[in-house]
Amino acid sequence: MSGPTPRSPVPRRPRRHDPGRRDRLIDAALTVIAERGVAGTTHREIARAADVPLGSMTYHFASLDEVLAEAFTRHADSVARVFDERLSAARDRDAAIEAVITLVSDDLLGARQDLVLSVELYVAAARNPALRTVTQAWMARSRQALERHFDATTARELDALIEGLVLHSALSTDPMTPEQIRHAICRHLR
Amino acid sequence: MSGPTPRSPVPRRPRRHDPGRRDRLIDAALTVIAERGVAGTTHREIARAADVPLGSMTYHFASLDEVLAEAFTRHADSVARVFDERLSAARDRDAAIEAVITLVSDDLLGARQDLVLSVELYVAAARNPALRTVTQAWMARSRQALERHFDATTARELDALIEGLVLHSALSTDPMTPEQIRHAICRHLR
DNA sequence: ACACCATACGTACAAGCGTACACATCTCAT
DNA sequence: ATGAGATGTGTACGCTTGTACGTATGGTGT
Repeated sequence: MSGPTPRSPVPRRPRRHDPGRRDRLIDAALTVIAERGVAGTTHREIARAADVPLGSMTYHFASLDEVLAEAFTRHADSVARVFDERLSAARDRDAAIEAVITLVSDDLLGARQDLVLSVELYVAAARNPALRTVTQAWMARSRQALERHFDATTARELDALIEGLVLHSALSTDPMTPEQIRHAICRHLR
Repeated sequence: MSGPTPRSPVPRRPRRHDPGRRDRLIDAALTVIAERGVAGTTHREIARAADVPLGSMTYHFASLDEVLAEAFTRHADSVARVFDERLSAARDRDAAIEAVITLVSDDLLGARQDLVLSVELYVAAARNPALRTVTQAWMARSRQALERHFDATTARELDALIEGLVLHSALSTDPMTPEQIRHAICRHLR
């Protein structure tokens, strides 16, 4: 019997009021970037990941570039914050060295998603001026954190070494072990 | 009558027989990747850069992925060859160190295009298995070249350091000077 | 209670994409 | 010289994309 349909036959999207949706969209964007790369990141893909309609994207963001910029800013901030915390907690140079080793071994190499995000940001920044600003602010901040314990030259070299170790490990078939990371860093600072 | 048109009224593309076109297309692809990034690399863009009709792309390559793979293979080969040459010419460890410094300062940081291409390859490889093979072969080859003069551990660390220095310099507002490069490398090998 | 308006939604559209394919033209073994 | 096969060309098609926009809805100040 074609009785009265007590529930709508096609389950219409129920949620209307959704404060903080913009934030969720930025998070969803980061997920999509990590999974599909910047090239595979589209309005539709982000909307799907956040389970919101397509129209919601154009309401909250003026363009796709704006989404990317906000997403990468959030990513850079969160990585930089960990950097700051770990290093400002170190009381002396030796503790700082340990902090750096932990940082690379656990925080950077451990979080596969963050790692991919960083490399994606690097190349996106090469083409997009807005993102280059984000990258440079991030680099400046991490270098500054290192300069709490090391002189400027050492800080810069260490920053580059870390970058190389992380990237190298990320793409290699056999990632470097924590012991190898420790060896490389201690050798440079010795 | 519509008299005999001695020359085609619209200046048709004149060149037909063009051996080696495939090679030129791969070179054009590298140019486009360097200028617009992998994301901005399309059949049409490559064809335009090489000044050939669109149809030529599908004749010479089965897919766009095939073009990318061939292009990156060529790029990796040419960089690796320079690596090999420079290092095999070095007679002792000191000469090898000088070779590495020259390599980074001049060959890698000097050629802005190659540098961008390398980073593009890194992220493309993160997503495309065929390209990951290319990257890994390249890394293995450069590490092997370093192992002519340094032990395995040092070679790997040096490889990572180089990667970091290059990437860091590429994205920074103030690129590292040759003296700074020399300092960083010598410090690690000291 | 009620009107306002920020927010949410669905859909449409032009542009650009990869690819396919029929047809034109050239080279070369015979 | 000539036919066959390799190579080159132009165009069309189906699809996805970013973005725009008219309409619906519900929280909030009054």
